[in-house]
Amino acid sequence: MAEPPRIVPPLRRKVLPPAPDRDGPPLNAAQADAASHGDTPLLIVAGAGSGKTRTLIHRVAALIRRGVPAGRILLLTFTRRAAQEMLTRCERLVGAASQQVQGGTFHGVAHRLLRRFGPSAGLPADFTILDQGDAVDLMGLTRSALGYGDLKGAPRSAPRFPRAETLLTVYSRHVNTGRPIADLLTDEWPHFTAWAGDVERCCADYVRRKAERNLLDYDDLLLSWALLLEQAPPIAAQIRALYDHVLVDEYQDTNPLQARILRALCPDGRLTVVGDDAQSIYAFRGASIRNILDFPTTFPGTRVVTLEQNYRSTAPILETSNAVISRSRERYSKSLWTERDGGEAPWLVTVRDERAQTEFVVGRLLELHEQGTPLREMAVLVRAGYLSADLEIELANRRIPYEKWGGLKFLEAAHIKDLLAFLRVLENPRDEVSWYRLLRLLPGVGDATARGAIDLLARHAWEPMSIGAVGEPGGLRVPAKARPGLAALAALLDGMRRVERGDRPHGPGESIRLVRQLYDPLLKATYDDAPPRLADLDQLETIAAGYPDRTTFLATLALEPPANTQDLAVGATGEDDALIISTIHSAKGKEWDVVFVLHASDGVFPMARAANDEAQVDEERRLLYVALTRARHELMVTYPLHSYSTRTGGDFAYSQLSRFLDPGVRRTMQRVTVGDDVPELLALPDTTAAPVVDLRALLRGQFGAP
DNA sequence: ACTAATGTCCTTTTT
DNA sequence: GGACATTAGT
Repeated sequence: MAEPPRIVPPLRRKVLPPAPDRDGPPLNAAQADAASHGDTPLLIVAGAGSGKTRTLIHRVAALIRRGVPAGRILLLTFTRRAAQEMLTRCERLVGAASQQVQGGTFHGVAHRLLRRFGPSAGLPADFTILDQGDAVDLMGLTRSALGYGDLKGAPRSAPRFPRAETLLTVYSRHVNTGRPIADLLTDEWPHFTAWAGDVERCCADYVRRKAERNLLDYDDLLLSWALLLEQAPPIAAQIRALYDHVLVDEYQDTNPLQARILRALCPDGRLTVVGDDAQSIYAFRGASIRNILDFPTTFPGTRVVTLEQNYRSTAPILETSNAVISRSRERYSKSLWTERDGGEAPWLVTVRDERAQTEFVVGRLLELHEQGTPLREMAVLVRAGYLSADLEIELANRRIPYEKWGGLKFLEAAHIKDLLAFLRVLENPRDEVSWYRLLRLLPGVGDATARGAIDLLARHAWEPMSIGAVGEPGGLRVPAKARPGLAALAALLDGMRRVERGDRPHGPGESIRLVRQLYDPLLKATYDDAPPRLADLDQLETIAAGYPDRTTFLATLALEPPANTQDLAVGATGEDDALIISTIHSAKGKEWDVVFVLHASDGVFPMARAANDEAQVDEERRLLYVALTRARHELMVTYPLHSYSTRTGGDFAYSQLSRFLDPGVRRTMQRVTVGDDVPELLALPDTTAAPVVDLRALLRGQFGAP
């Protein structure tokens, strides 16, 4: 309990232990071909475990050997984890020179470019970045300001206007794919089509608010990059001149907007992309397989290289994976093969319920650990972050260290967001989202007073003291209870701004310490579990102190948030050897000796909401494929017969085995049962075999309807 | 008029 | 458990 705060340094490149394939065997013919390719567009279609990242990095090395300066090579990926992995491995292979290789996520690179070129394109230098949650909050302000909140008089059963989160999803999809709002609604949210005009109105207002308040959301980073390239010729020329070669990993996860950026960035085609259509799992973010399929058309003269040999998994694991993905409707034709013989068939483990699943995983991993597999070489993969909750509790109880990837972030906790709102208002006084958040913290201040205060601020050049002047002519009319809070907030922020204009401004750590004098008492009053939250704030203060200035601190937090703290290992020595628990999305591109895949039931694979749409079901199938192909030697898929449903207040319900594990797939696996009361329930229904009769059709036709 | 408390429905994945 | 709507309370 009384652990010292864990220190997360400002995010730089992480130092990892040497990889097992440090130099590795020589590249195979196709890999070498790709690595040594010249200056024309190159598309590498690479299956799971076929060494695509390794090939990409060898290509970087080859370019450097050919005399391309490392600093003029740009490596791009879609996710932070992939970016870090790539840059780390690059460093390991090419040594110090690669330290200058440029790279990161599309969003991260866009941000760097905007800080540099934004001011000459009319973008104020003190903009702040909205993360997902902030953007939803802002959309919420729009939603109620336009009167879509309380539609009074509407019957309870009447369809409701889309929630703020949905509105933002629609808007984001529009930006990332370029498709009109109305079309998106028709295709994916048909129950909202009647409101197309209103949804567009919300999006327009949201865009206007961002501009007025000096705020950029994630999509704006990409969009601005594209616009600079397309519509600001002098700046575009400068940006293009920065890079000789651009290489993109996980290309199947990029969306049309990102493709647009690449087109404008590499008009001469010195571009390499690597991807695997079978691992495309980001359609929900607008990613499109078309990006890969159309690449040779977009970039005439493209050379296509296919990598089919798998170096990662044993033959049985590959056989199961191939069986799963072969049911896909649409894909690049390629089949993975391996020279690695031997190995056990993957386990399909039937357990009674989630508790039994946890017991099995813990028991098995301890067994393997004793046989010599380090914890770090084992991973537990889940469809969604919350699905590992039960396991995490047990691991904590048993003092087994683990590290969790994906799922809820440290930064998404309310108390962290509250604290950061103070800093953001200091950074960007027009930040309406943060103002609203701060004001609502104060006792006696609700929606109306907060909005009134923001109006007042807008009329007084965003001077904090203007909200302290309550009751005076032109001031704010507020409930008496709210006055002390408003005055205190105004005084604090005003004081801090004065100091900032002086010669010795506060560092980020110091700022947090000052802000907490006001915030800590509020926190203690609102939460009954204050101590762990206060500990989080301690840690945030420590992290902040490691940054040179507030601008860097806030931007880094928005784009590269540190791992969460509360869920980190509780083990005595921690860190060095820890089991990995990860969402499948965050596990992409990684591999482990031993992999557990949990909750292989329908409703999870595929997720219940995706089960009615064929395209979404396909994506869910690819997701399972990605999970299975992470394993090198041992793969265990668990399936709980009962699932615990919190929906109905804690009832148990029977669940079905995932439809993706059909009889053909199951033949490639070995069935394992745990516990004694399971066997008689083992007769899994064969849901894929053709039914003897179609009962539903018979029922439908009982009145002789056509 | 406004805030605070209560009730109801839906609950993914990442930047 | 969180977002949102509704009701109770000042």
